[in-house]
Parts: sequence; C-alpha cells; structure tokens
Amino acid sequence: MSIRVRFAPSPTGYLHIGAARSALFNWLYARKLGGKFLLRIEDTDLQRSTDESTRSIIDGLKWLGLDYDEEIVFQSANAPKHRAAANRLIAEGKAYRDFTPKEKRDDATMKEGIAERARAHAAEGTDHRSNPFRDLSAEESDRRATSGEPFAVRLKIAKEGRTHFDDIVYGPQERNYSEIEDLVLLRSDGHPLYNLSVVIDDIEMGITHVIRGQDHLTNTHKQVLLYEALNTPVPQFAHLPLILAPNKGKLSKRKHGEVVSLTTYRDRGFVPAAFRNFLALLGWSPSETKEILGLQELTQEFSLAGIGRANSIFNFQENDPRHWTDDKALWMNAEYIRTMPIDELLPMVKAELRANRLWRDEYEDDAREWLTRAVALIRQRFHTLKDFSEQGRAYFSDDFDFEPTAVNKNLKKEPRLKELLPAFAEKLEQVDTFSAESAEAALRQFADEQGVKAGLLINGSRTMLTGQAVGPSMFEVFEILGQNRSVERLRSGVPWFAIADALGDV
RNA sequence: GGCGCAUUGGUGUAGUUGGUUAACACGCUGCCCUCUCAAGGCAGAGAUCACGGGUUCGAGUCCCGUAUGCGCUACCA
Repeated sequence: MSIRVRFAPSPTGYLHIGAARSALFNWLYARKLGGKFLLRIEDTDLQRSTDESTRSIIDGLKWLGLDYDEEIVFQSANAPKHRAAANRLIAEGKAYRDFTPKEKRDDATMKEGIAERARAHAAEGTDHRSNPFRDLSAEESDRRATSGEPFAVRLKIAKEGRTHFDDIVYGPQERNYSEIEDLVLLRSDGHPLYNLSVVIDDIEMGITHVIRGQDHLTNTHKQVLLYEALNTPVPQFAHLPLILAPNKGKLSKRKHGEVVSLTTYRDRGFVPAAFRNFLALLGWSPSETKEILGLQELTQEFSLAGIGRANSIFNFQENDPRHWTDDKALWMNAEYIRTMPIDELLPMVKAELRANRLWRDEYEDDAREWLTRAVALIRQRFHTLKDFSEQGRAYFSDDFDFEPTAVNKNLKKEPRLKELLPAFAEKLEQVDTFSAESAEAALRQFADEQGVKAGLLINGSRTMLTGQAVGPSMFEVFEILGQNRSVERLRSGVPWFAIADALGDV
C-alpha cells in the first residue's frame, strides 16, 4: 500500500513554526517514499477559524516549497460524516448518550478543575466508568433522545484492558483503560469533537502514517480505541518532539510574539531554503554530518529513524536585534545567501529591492550583468535579504544614509580627508580604463604622493561611497559603482555636513 | 491528583548490539589573512553525559529510584 500522510493544521492564526516543521517532516516522508502529502484544514472551531489563516497556511507551505497532493480537505465539511459515525457507534452499542447536563468550563481554571475533579473522584472511589448513563437501556436512551432531552455522545470504553501501539519515534506505548475516560464524541449541540473528527477524516483520506507533535502522544490511545470501535486498521504513528521557547515553555504567539510565526521569517528576509533547512534540523538529524541540505538532499536523507525524542529549544532573544531569532538560523541564512546559485538569489533580491523602490527596470536587461556582479559582491557578508535594501542601499541608489559611527571612525578623525578625498576624486577621474585594478593603482599612487597611508583613503572612500564602515574590498566597490558615481560621491559634501550637524557647529 | 514522555558543553545534535582521551554544527575567545567587516585557515575555552543507587572486568549506552521539564487528563484543537 502506498504511503499517505497529511498535515492538519487548525486555521486559528498564523502558521506556527512547530506546525511548519510537522508539515515539512510529513512532506519529506511522502516525497522520499513516493507517497502522497495531503492537506486538511481543521476548521471545526468555527468561531476561531478564519479564511485569512487558511490562506496564510497555504502561503506558508508554498514559501517553504511544500506542495500538497489532491484537493484540500476542510474538516467542517465532513461534520455530517462524523455525526453519522457516532450514531453508528451508538446503534452498535459502542457509544452511549450521556444526558448529564453540560458543565460550564472556564478556560483559565481548566487545569485546576481537572486536578480537583481527579482528587474528588479518588476520594469518592468513582472512576472513569462511573457514568450512570453508560448502561442505560437502548429503549430508554432512545425515548429520552426523541423527547428532546439534550445529550452528548461518549465512547464506551471497556472496564478492563490496555491499549497499545508502536510509535515509530517513541517506541511501544501502553495505557490502561482505567486511565482513559469515556471520551465525548459529539457535543450536546451535535458538534463533533476533535478525536472523532481526526480519526474519521484520517480513515476517509486513507492516511497510512500519522506524523504529528508529541502533544498528541497520549491522545493517541483514545484514537486507537476509536479505530478499533470502527473496525478500521490503525495507521502507523510517529510523534515528533516539541519545539520549546528558551525558557523551556511552550512557544506561543501571545507570550513570544512574532518569532514563532513562519511569515516573520519570510518578512524579515529569510531565504526559504535556509529556514527549511534549519527547521529540518530541529529534532531530526541526518545520518551524514553534513548539515547544509537542499530540498533534494533533505528528501534523500530524511528518515523517521533520525528523529530524536527530546524537545528542542528554539533559541531566540526577544530584545536583542542582532539575535532576534536562533543564531544558527541566522548563520544558515547567511550561508545560503552567500553560496546559493546567484540565479536563484536574484529574484529574491529583486523582490526586496522592489519593495523598497530600489528596483530599476534595466536590471532586467541592460544592467542585468551589472546587477549580477553587484549582488555577487555584496552578498558575501549579508545575513538576510533585508540587507540588500538596508546595508546595500548605496549600491542601488544615490539616496542613502551615512552611519554616524562610520563617519566618526573613517572621516571625522582625520580632518585632512576633507581635502584629500576630493583631490583623490580628481585623480580617479583621470583613470583611463576604470577597474578595480586601475582604481587601486591610482589610490596607492595618490597616497604615496600625499604621504598618507592607503588605508586612510580606502576607509574614507568606503564611507563616502557607501555610508558605511564595513563592506567589500574597496577596489571592487569602485569598480561596481563605476567611475562617475565614485568620483561624484568622493566630491560630495554630504557626510561633512552630517558631521557638522552632529556636532552642532559649522 | 493521575498517567505518559524526556534529560549529552550556552543552543541544535552524534554517539550503531555497553569497551580506551564523549564527536559534529552554531555561538564564544585568540591568532593568521587584510583596506574595514565578513568569509576562509589555524588554535582554544566550554560536558564530573540531571542526580543517587545498582548490574558488569567495564555504562552516556542496561535496571531501579529521585529531581526537573514538558505533554495529556475539556461537551478545546
């Protein structure tokens, strides 16, 4: 039988990075083994589900390069099937109607409520099988139902026994029936609940392997019980360790903000392949030590056997702009930016420049070769795509800012530069065949004539031409910027005015 | 309260059926390179493998207990 896996997010917000990783692993597993990767939107919570989040989930998958097979399944559309299944179980005596009035539950005190109830039950000697409606006769149950009395539907779990399944990641799992309550299948308003819906849909979709977060590990026993009640073969399960925040807590939007949202990484200049690569390494490791893996390689290398069991920490530092997300993710992004085929990078750079009104149409034809060279030069020390429009702005526009620290370090400390640099501009203008080499020769000669160190002129030029203290080899910059712009910028008074402004005098 | 899962340097991980100085990547420190910053090269700091008991000639690797964390325990998903 061929492999069928699914990714089943609920559309109640952005695509969470933990969910994104589940999607990735499912996708890799399917692609590796020639199976199908299906998408199911679990929108049964109609109040919280939005079309917008459904769209963002689809966009997110697309961004990561994860394509899905077949039509998207919307779980809400299957509710009639879920109800039918519950009714069938009632008819077969495997489920029963519970006429106990619905209790009010408060989300905030839910955990305490559970513990309290557990203590009370222990004190009273009641257990999970003590529901008075468990053994109500079918006639009586039908009579009360038809008379309009509200009821929930619960699965009737045998008094004695154990469930077991072999988790591909966590190994053999066992649980006593006494630990599992008669779970509710249908709410008293007829709304099907999670465990029922998942099982029915997975059966319906022919899912062979359920690969999902470890938070469902103990729920799985209930689902196994449901498969058995339904007389359906139980799929294989593979639970994934969780991704935790630096304080080892659960990652949540409310507490941790946008770092947990996949779209953040897109919006802050991540190359999809880099983030995907990083995500793959959270909880999984390849058999080879190589860690930079493209989609092809990931697919080839991927194996459920390589998934670990311990939760991993996503190490970001909220208030530190330099380490706003995991260092390794940032490093990996830089690695991709500097080493990926330039033709694949160019469209991303284009999008970034365009978004900042730095894109010019000639980059598409006449200046295409120039753009390629410029990008190849500056990408070497960039960490995100954002850098192309921020640190790299001076390469694409004459309207760029001078970093105060650069001005201080490279211009202000040597007053003679105010005359030296324009004078050097004269020399540069004389150069016949302008190139990195000829610019270097001109600069070094000029430095000799003036009796100053070449480094002084080089660093000063860097700041005059790019507004920054750091950047590529200066002679390459001259060449990329070209003779005219180089000369012009060396003559410009802008940074000197900037100094005057900063110092408050003229 | 109950049940389950986990625990290797700051972080992500490797450590195949127990066998010498616990490996790799990120990060960190120093040096080299150099016009700056990266990249790259070299060197280095950092782990009594959560703790305590066992089993064994020998345990990160097996067993028991403890602690801590996480998860589930809901007419949420």
